Amino acid sequence: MDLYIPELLKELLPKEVLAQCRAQHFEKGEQLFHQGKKPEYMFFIVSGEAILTRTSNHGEATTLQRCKGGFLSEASLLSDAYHCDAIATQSGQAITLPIKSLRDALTDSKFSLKWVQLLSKEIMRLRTQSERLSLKDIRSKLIHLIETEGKQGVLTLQSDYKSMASEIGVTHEALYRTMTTLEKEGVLKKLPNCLELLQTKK
Amino acid sequence: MDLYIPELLKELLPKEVLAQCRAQHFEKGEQLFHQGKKPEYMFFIVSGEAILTRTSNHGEATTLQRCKGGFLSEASLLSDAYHCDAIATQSGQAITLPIKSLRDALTDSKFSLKWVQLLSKEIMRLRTQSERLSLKDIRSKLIHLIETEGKQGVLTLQSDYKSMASEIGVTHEALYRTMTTLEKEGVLKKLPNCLELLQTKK
DNA sequence: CGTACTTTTGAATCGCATCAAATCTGGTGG
DNA sequence: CCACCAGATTTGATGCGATTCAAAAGTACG
Repeated sequence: MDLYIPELLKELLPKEVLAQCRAQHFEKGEQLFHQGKKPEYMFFIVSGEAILTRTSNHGEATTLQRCKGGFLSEASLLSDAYHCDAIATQSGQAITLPIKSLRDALTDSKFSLKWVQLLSKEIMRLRTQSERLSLKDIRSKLIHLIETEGKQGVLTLQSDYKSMASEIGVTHEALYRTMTTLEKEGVLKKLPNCLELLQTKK
Repeated sequence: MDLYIPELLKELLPKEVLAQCRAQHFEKGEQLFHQGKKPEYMFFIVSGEAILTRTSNHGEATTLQRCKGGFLSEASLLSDAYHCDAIATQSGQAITLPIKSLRDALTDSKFSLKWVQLLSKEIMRLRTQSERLSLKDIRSKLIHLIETEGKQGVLTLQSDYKSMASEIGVTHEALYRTMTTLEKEGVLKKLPNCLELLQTKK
C-alpha cells in the first residue's frame, strides 16, 4: 500500500484522522459526490481536477468551483447534505477522509483552529474572486487575476487558458484577444505556462 | 447601560465572550478598521450598513462585501492584519467583541463548531455569489438572485436597487431596464420593498 | 422648500458573446 | 513513423446587450 499523504495534510490532521486516510483514484467524468446526498467522505484532491457544479431549477449547470488540489468541499464538513455535485474533469488521485472522524476531530482545539484558518482563507479567496468577477472589462479582470493570484506579477497557469477564461467569467475567445492586445501594448508577457505583468510606471 | 444583544449572538457565544460585548455607535462615513492594522475587535453589525473595501495597487477602490447585519469580517478572526478596510455607509449600531477573547473561546469545542458552521455558510454564500456574477446577462443574474437569496420566489430588498445592482455587478440603469422588461413579460412583479418571481411553467 | 439621493427614461457607443473556421498541439493506434 | 482525433489556441465577422453620459422625475429628510 503506497499511500502518499501530502505534507499539508500531515501538518493539518490529528493522528486519529491521518490513520483513516485512504487513497482513491478517480477517472475523468466520474462523479465524486451528489447534490442532496449525505456527506460520508471529505475529498482532498492530490492530482487531477474536479469541479463543483449545481443545476438550477431550470436545468442549467454552472460551475461553483474548480479544484486542482486541496480540499474539495471544506464547507460541507458539518452539512447534512451536499449542496452541489462534484465531478472529475481530469483523472487523478484523491485522499478520502471519513467525515465522521473529521467532525470528531473538531473537538481537538488545535485542529479546529487550523480548520477555521483554512475556511477563513477560502472566504478571503472567494471575496477576491467576487471582486474580480464584478469588474466590467476583461483587461481589468486579467490584471486583477495576475496581481492577486500571482507572485510578483507573475502568474503560473494552473491549467489552460480556456478554464482560466471561465474562472474570470469570460469566453476564451475574448480572453485570447485581450491577451494579444495587452502583449502588443507591452503590458503583458506570455511565458511558457506563465503570464507576466510588466510594470507600467504608475 | 442598555446593551441590546441579538439572540443570534446569545446563542452563539460562550458566556465569557458575551460578558465582553460592547455596543458601539458608528456614523455614516466612519472607518471601523483599516487594512494592514491588527484586528483588535470583531464587529457584529446590528443596524446600519458597512462595507469592506480594498484599494488596488493602482488606487482604485472596490467593494468586497456589503454588510447590513451580522459579523463584518469573520475571516479576520485569526489574521494578524486586516486585508481590507471597513467603512460605514449608513449610521448604525455594532456590537464589538475583543478578538482575543473570541480566539480563546475557540478552544471551547462547542463554540468552535458553531464558528466553523458560520464560516462554512459564508463560503457557500460566496460560491453562489460567484456563480451569479459569472452569468452573462442581467436577466439571468436577477432571476438567480431571487431564486437563491429569496424565499419562495420572493426577494425582500435589503436596501435599494442601486446597491443591488452593484451586488450583481451591473449598472443601476441596466438593472432598472431589465426589471421593467421582465415585468412587461410577466416574469417579475415589483412589490413594495420586494421582488416576486412569477412562475413560468417549466 | 431645498438638498441629496434614488429611480427612471433616452441615445450613442463599445466591448464582449456568439458562431464559424483555421491552425496547432498532444496523444493514440495502426 | 505516420495518420488520425480530440482538444486547445487563434483569427474573423456580426449583432446584441450593457456601459456610458445625460437629464428628468420622484422621494426622503432636515
